[in-house]
Amino acid sequence: MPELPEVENVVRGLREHIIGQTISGAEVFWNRTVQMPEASNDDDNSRGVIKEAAPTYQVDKTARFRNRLRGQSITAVTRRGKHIILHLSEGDSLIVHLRMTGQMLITPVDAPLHKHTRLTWKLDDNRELRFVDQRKFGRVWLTDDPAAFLAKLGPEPLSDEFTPQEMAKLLQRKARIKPLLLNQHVLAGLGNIYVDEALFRAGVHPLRAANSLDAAESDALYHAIRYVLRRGIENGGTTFDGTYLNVIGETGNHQEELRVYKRAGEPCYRCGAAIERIVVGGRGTHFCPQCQREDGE
DNA sequence: AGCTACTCCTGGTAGC
DNA sequence: TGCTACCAGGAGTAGC
Repeated sequence: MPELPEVENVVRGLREHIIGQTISGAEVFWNRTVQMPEASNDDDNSRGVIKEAAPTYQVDKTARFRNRLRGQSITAVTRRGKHIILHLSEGDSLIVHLRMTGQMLITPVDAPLHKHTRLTWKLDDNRELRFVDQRKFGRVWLTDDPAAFLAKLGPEPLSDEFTPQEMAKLLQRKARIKPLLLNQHVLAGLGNIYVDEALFRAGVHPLRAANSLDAAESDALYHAIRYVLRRGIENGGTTFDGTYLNVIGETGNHQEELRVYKRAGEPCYRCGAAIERIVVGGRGTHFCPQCQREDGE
């Protein structure tokens, strides 16, 4: 599941390979992948009525998407939370969210098309940028106002502006710590894997109320979040079942460094107790019952 | 405000 | 073997 470290690796790969390239064409194989901002009411959360009216409109939407992209060159690639932002020469931005299984792959134009290819962008040097997404949850938006689009996201956990004081402020709410950290409006970039890993490293139980953490725990969590994200980036991201790949199709290595995620029943590396798995906010949640006490002791 | 439930999806797996 | 049923999970939304 691509989270901040995986997305960061994709962004770095794109930066290395496609800056300066011109998009000479785009092909859409799964309409719902494409979300123009003005089409936000026909996304995957809309109810039946709008969905039924969509087909004609979808055709127009993808045509507009292709036409508007053609001839624009890629001037920069940046990241905000888990969003990839391709900055284009005519003032547009292509925003990509990989969600669960999305991949951005750079291939020669004549390479065989993967079964789950949803979108391709033809570049001007006989290569293609391909959006491959098994589960079809990934989304791509074309907008001339990326800042407005991304305005609701919380702070970047690895930025200089994000300080221990900022962390402490975020925790002044009574929500449980795990769902709070997964909320992109609170803090941008964490997903299920890195939240479990950060909570373990900080010794904080996932069911604790955020505002029950004392100053030392808040600090520990701040440093744990930054540590696991940085390590994840350095290790090239986390790959399970080949779902995360970088732009040239390589897997990450961070799965080898995970302490609790997907380790239910196995001994804690720190104390030997069996790692537990519970469901919190509908998400599989892994923790050490000995190192992460619900009572905070 | 914050919780649950539901939706979007597919591949893998459990159970029969 | 072949079928059905269920599960995971990022994010948005509805309803309480």
